Amino acid sequence: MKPTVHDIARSAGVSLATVDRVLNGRPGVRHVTRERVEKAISNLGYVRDVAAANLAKGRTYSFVFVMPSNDNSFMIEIRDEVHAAMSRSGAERTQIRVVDVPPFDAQALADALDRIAADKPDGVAFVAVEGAQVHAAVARLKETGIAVVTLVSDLPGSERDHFAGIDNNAAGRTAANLLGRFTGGREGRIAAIAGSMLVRDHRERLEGFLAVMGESFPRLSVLPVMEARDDPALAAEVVSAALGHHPDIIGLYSLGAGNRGIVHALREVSEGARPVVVAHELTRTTRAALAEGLIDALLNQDAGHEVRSAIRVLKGKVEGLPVIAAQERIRIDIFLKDNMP
Amino acid sequence: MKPTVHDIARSAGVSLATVDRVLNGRPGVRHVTRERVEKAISNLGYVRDVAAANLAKGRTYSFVFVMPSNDNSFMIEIRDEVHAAMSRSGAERTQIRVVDVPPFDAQALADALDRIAADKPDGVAFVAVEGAQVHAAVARLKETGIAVVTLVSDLPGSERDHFAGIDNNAAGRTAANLLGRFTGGREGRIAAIAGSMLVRDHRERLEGFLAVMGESFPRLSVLPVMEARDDPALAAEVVSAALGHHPDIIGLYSLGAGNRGIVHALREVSEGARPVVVAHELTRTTRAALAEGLIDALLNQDAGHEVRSAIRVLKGKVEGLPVIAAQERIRIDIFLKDNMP
DNA sequence: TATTTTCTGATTTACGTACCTCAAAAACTG
DNA sequence: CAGTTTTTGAGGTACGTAAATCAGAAAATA
Repeated sequence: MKPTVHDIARSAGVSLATVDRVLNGRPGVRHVTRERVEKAISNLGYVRDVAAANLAKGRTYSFVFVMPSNDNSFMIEIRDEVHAAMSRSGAERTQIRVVDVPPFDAQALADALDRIAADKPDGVAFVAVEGAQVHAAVARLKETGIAVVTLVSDLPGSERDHFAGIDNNAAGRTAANLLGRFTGGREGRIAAIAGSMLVRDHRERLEGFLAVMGESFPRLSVLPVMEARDDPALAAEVVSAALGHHPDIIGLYSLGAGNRGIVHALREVSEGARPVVVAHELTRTTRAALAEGLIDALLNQDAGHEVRSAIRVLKGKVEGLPVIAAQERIRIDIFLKDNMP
Repeated sequence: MKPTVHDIARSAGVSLATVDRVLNGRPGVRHVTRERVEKAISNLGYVRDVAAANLAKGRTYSFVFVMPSNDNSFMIEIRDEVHAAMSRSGAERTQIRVVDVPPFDAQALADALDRIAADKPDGVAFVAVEGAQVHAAVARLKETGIAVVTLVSDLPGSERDHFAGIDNNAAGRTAANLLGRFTGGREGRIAAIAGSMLVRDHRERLEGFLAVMGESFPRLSVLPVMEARDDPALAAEVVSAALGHHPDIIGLYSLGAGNRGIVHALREVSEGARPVVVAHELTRTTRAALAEGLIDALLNQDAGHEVRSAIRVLKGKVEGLPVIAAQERIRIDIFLKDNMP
């Protein structure tokens, strides 16, 4: 039978109240007594019944998710997952609020964070945009005792507690590896298209990509990165122009969003002349393109995992628990048309 | 505030006892009253507090995991995950027992299942071996009212409730796709090495592999599959022999275990002459080989996910809940050296 | 020694649900 | 209509923990 607090009290020869004081770090227990209780705990292998504890506490955690009002599929998916979490919030004793901010706008983000800090929620998750203002706002949040997690795009060097997202440098390296191998020994040019070099995740992907391209595939030369602000229409235009200009493009890495436009542009190219394409995020568009053969490989980060991980970490931080790195690592999924979920 | 049973009772104008009778399907409620209560439940959006319910029930689920006494890394990992689940079992109100059976032995497996049935656990998970005896044993388990889940290797056509594992046909297809593309337009032979064609998962992988090879890569000819019973020593021998015999082998698909031996054999080959290699399962050996470049891509099924999914499904079955397919789908992970976790 | 301070014990209530009993009311039966 | 059966109500206990109160014991201080 699983030991309970009563068993510990009996085993340590103290009262229930004292056990409670030790377990919950309340004051008023002599050092020797505390040790006696702790020994009983480890002897009996007691573990707190979290369900019962939460039931007794009745406390709910209030979290705020700050989301850029982007309309690309991936951000929509993230929002959906946050909303799914909100609907589960009753069962998990969390209360989640979503705050919208304009995308790629450091000042607006910092302002939003400051406004949120005034409400004193237990935790905040946000998609980082780089900027000194944001760093400062994060510092203020932490000062107020609020747990802070970055989501999808990180803000290294800031005082955030955790980053819930993938290793974007590794993603770029993986993309390069796939593209290099899929082009099968041929020589030619590689085009890379990003949303914006102002966003850290895109920059890191490109860095990783270029590194592996340089190291392992000298036969391929990468054109200067194109930026299309994750806008499908702009992306279509840019890609079409590039393909028209350089008939020797044999590979394309789409490291941002706006794949709808890119797919559109690729469809115009005759089948034999189509480059090998690696893109990010499994969405309706990219899934169809993968099945059709317009995209050759997809790198994906699981939005659901990221959101749930962020919530788990926030909760843990509020309770003063350490982050279990292995559990919170978000994987880079690779999808070919054969292993699409 | 989250509604409770009290709120429902008040809203429906009935007593707590009646609400309880409706919620737990107990008899003795008139049809009209039952409907009134159900309406109140949906009106208020009541959801049972599972934690509190479990606390009150105090029931624990008893599950048995039947594992082949294989010593390959993947099976060891599965066992480790089962043990990890056992150590968590207190918190999750499950009691898990592990039963060992000799590998690849349908009769022994069937006997073990029959012995287990006598104990009347709530659920059983096992790694299937094909055979009429096993089908019959599963039927007997189900007759006794025991939930049954197959793990890693399935037993289609049997009365098992669920399969916790990957789509092995898709895995084979994915391997073929990778191998085809990584060999980059060259012509040559492809070797495939399996554990045993008696195990369904290996057979399905091979089927998928051959299908895509035939469809998409006619320039590659696949040699007859070699079987090495997941034994490293035997695998090393077989692979060495094949490579010696056919200098035009440019690709190798290791679809079973025993990769330690295969890696050993590959190391003997001069770097330029090494085939492209796709293997299964991320273990210490394969991870090192991937980093070193001896293996080019790894397909992986997450042992932890599989075990946890099996337990979740067993629990659900005992409680009469449906399986949420999307949640229980085990993904085929692809790892290149750049996205290893 | 007297007094204060610090520690500890005993006990209680609450969380939301399950499950039980007993009595009373309502609905049927003939 | 009386008698029987079915349905409902009222109330309690339990699960394991949190959190509080208050009294009493022990230790430290004056």
